[in-house]
Amino acid sequence: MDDKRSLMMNKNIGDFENKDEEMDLRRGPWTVEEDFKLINYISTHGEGRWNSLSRCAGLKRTGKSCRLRWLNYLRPDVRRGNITLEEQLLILELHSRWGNRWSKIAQYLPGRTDNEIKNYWRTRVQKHAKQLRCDVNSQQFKDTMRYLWMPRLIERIQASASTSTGSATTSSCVTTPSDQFLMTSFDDGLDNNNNNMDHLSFMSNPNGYVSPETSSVVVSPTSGLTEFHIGSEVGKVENNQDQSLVGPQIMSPPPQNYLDDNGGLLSEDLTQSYHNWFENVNGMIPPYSDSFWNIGSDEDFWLLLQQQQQLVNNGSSE
DNA sequence: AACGGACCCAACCGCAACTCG
DNA sequence: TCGAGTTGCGGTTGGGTCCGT
Repeated sequence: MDDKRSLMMNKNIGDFENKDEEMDLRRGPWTVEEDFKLINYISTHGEGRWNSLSRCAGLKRTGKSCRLRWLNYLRPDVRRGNITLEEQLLILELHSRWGNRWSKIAQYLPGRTDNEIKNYWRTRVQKHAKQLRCDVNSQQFKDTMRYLWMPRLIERIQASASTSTGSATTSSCVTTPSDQFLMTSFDDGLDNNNNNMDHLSFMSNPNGYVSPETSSVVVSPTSGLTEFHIGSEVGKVENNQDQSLVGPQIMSPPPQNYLDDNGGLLSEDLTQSYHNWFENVNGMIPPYSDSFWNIGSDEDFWLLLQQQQQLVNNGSSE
């Protein structure tokens, strides 16, 4: 433990930690023995009243620490492991509505803790904002989320669902409680007349420029295209040729050569191209506000940069 | 193999809200 | 109504691990 952290802890005079010295409270990582004590106590006495629980269980921890350990780690229904695509989609949609209200968002992801969701946001999403050299709260980044990464994520969900069912035309990605929430919340934009399409539609912020009544995102498993519906307008792009309907940005099938020769990151020039493209596109995007869309993975991020470079190239050659 | 930077996530903090005597 | 104790939330930190050089 470094000096700074020690200092912070020693000057901790709020709450109940001012008795740390005399009570010899432990801090830092939990031991297996401590975990057992906590689990055993809660299994027989239940949770709650964390300060007395800590004392009665023989733990030299604050009540806060016990509560945190139980809720974020030891609780039997805590889900561990990677955040699924559907969960990512849900997190980003809910964040667009509620902002950093992690506990509220966590309520819709069974087994996921607010801490985990918060960590996901800060490590994954903010990382990509940094790579784009823009603020995570900036309009530019929000629009990137909305028009580029979110549709890509939907495509990936669609693709994985198709793979898992073995059918490209009857697939559905609705398999989890999270998905059910998505569908029940956002299915107002379903196009029930088109049996060849699977649909996911999304609401946006309370200011609402994209609403269930006016918009939807449609992924066709047969064509591989992603369509965006806002009002009566439909944007669809094939081979990146149509840039006239950028209102919702349009995605194309991914190129196969988006990685460099080393399978690594693309060049600084390409990143700059993306910035240039975005400046061009920004003029055509309505001043939508705080809705966030997702990043599927680093691979997706650089894939999108490549795609946008193609858009820029196509646009400049016309 | 060694090193250093980047990343992940458990655990901490302060503060506000809530509960209860 | 008030105040002490408790709980819950969002922001932050830093140790451990991973990965590239």
